[in-house]
This record gives sequence, C-alpha cells and structure tokens, in this order.
Amino acid sequence: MARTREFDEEKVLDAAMQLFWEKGYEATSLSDLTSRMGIQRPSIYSAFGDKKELFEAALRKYTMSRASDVRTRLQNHSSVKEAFSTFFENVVAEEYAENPSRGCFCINTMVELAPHDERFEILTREHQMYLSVIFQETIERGIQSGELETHTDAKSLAQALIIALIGLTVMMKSRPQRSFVDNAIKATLTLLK
Amino acid sequence: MARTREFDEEKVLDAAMQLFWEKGYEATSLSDLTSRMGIQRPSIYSAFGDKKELFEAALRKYTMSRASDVRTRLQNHSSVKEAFSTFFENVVAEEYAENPSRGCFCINTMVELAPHDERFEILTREHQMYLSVIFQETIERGIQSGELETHTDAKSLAQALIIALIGLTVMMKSRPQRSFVDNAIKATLTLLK
DNA sequence: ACTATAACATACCGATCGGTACAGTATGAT
DNA sequence: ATCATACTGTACCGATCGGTATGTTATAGT
Repeated sequence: MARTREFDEEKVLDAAMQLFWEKGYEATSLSDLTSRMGIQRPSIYSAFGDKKELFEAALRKYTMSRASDVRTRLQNHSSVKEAFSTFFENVVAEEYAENPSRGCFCINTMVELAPHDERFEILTREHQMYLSVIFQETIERGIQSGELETHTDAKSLAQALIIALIGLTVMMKSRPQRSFVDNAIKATLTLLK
Repeated sequence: MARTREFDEEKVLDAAMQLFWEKGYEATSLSDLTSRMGIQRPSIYSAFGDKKELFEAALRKYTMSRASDVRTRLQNHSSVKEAFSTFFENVVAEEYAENPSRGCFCINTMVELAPHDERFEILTREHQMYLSVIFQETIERGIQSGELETHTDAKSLAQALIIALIGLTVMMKSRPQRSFVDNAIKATLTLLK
C-alpha cells in the first residue's frame, strides 16, 4: 500500500536511549538525536512522537532490559552474599571503566525529570519497586538455603540495599577514591548476615 | 569614583541558588534568572561571569551552608544513634513537604554536570568527602561515649551512611511510599550498634 | 501498469537560547 | 562642580532550539 520504513525501530530507539542515557533529556538536542539515530527529524516524529515521548520510550526500553539484567546477575551465584557483593562491585568497576560515567538511566531521570513531571515520577518509582522485589526474592532465597538468618526482614533489607545501590551509582559520578566505595559497600553488606 | 551597585550580591546569588537547585543547570534560562534575581542580564555577567560561573558560585554557597547545617544537626543530640535517626527522618519529612522535591543541590549537580565537567566532578566529590568526615567524627563521638561498640570502623561506616544518604535523597524524588523509606532507614541504621 | 499511501529529505518556522554593544545614569575622587 | 568610571536598562546579536510544511520517492494493493 505504501513505501516501507527503511530503518529498524528498535535499533534507532536503542541509539536514542544511549544518547539520553549519556546526556540527559535537556542536554540532548534533536540534532544530536538525528545524527546518532541515523534518521531525519520527521522520521523520529512519525515513529515516536515528540522529544519527550521518544525519551519515555527509550527509558521504558532501558528499565525493562535493566530489570532482567539485574535478575540474571543475582541468579548467577548460589551464595546470596556473593551475589550482592559481586553485583555492587561490578557497578563500581563498570562506572570507573566508562568515561563519562553514565550511571543508571532511570536514576538520572529521577533526578532530572521526576520532580517536574508526574509521568516520570511514577515510571522511575515503579522501576525501583520492581528492582526491590528482585532484591527481596534473592534475600529470601538466602534465608531458605540457610545462608541468611531466619529472622531476617527480607523486604526492609531489600529496600535498604536499593537505597544503597542508588547512592553508590550516583556517588560514582564524582569519581571517588576506590577505597571510599569499597569500604562503603563492605560496611553496607554486613547487613546480610 | 563611580556609580554604586544597587543590588546585594549575596541576596541575588541566593535567589540564583534557589532556582538552579530547583530546576538544574540546563533547564534554568537567563530569563528565569533575571526575573528571579531581580536584576538585568549585564548585571549578572559583571558580578558573576557567565551562566556556568554563576552556577558554580551558587553551588559553592550551597555546599558551605549545607555542611554547617549537617554538622549542627548531628551535634544537636547527645545520642549518636538518635542523631542519625533524626537526621535521616528529617530528610524524608522535608522532601515530602516540598513540591517539587528539590533534593540536594550538590547531588543534583553530581548527576547533571559532574560526568561532563571536571570542575563539578571535583567540587561535588569534595563536598561528599567533607560530609563523610562530619559523619565519621559523629560516629567517633559515639564510640568514645560508649554508645557504639569500640571496634566500630568509624570511617567505613560513615562512608556507608553517606552512600545511604545520597540514595535516600535521590529516591525521594520519585515520592516512594513512606513505608519503603522508613524500612530502608531503619535497616540501614542497624549498622550503628 | 496504475494508484493510493506512507516514508523520505530538504528547507523552513517562530521562539528562545546565552551573551553583549551601547547609550544613559548615578556616584566617588579630585 | 567636574569628570572619570562603573552600574543600569534596552535592545539587539547569531546560533540553536523543538517542531513541521512540502515536495519527492518508493512500495503494496489492485
């Protein structure tokens, strides 16, 4: 019936995600987007709507992939303590490795947009809730296996670790000394006992 | 020798600080600034330099006042556990109270500018280090008074609490359920023992 | 092969961006 | 009282912003 779309929507959305992740919403212009996505302006608007809708689509793509990534990483270890320890250390290692530090797209959005836009307040909150459940399930696995004390409050502990994860991810943006974050992680993870 | 300045530099800088704190660097325009500061554009440039220099001056003003505020709050209680507990609960209460949530100007800057501008990477890192020392001194006071265990690693614990503070402050921007943050704080503060 | 339709590229829109030239004004030093 | 000087307000700068009108091109359905 008509001409076929010449670009892969998933690929160009992924490119937009990378850019928004790296620079945030305001600092990313449509010119940045067209060059990185490899398509023209009207193609963006026809496929994704305006800048904010594109941003939201990119963020949704991120949170979905992030959640499954977190779940996978935590399931990769039979020891729950080891799982969290490796997880937090990887956050640090990955942030040091890349320049500039991108951190977590969802956390970045929480800071930049959530206070002024309810859609993003909700979207970012729900992602953190979701991650918290993944943490909680992991902790409960540790209780069942006998690795963690039976009276552990899995939910509260998971919530505390989410807070610590957010704090760590943000702190990495200032490139602190390795000892600072290593100490902080070690101390925080003594909550797992 | 010449005409005298008609505005109070400290007052207009404070106005700029409030605005940058609330909206961030990119989302704050010079028009926003002139109307909120109550002075004209050339006055801003002659007194503070360009937009980024003004932002830096505002952030420096913030970090100085913030550090002394944190110190005061922690010194207000003879019990160190109570001091931290009240401190964290106040962060939550204050963030819920204001709309939109401004959070911490320094943390906001860590997310928005530190990854792309070394000056702010350094400035924000040093502020966190400074707060960490205040936390550490408070913990050491608790050790000396016998409230905390003598073998407590004050430095690592302070660093863990800084991470938690950052995480909590950022999380508040998504307006989570009260139980979430209450649980998280309670669990985190069991590190003080 | 023809046609309707949707994607394409270009070129443009008004608005706003950060920043400044300039003319007018007030004040301190002499 | 004069004058040099720094502050003030206006009006403007080129650049870039997000968004779109338009004409062309390619393709699916018939």
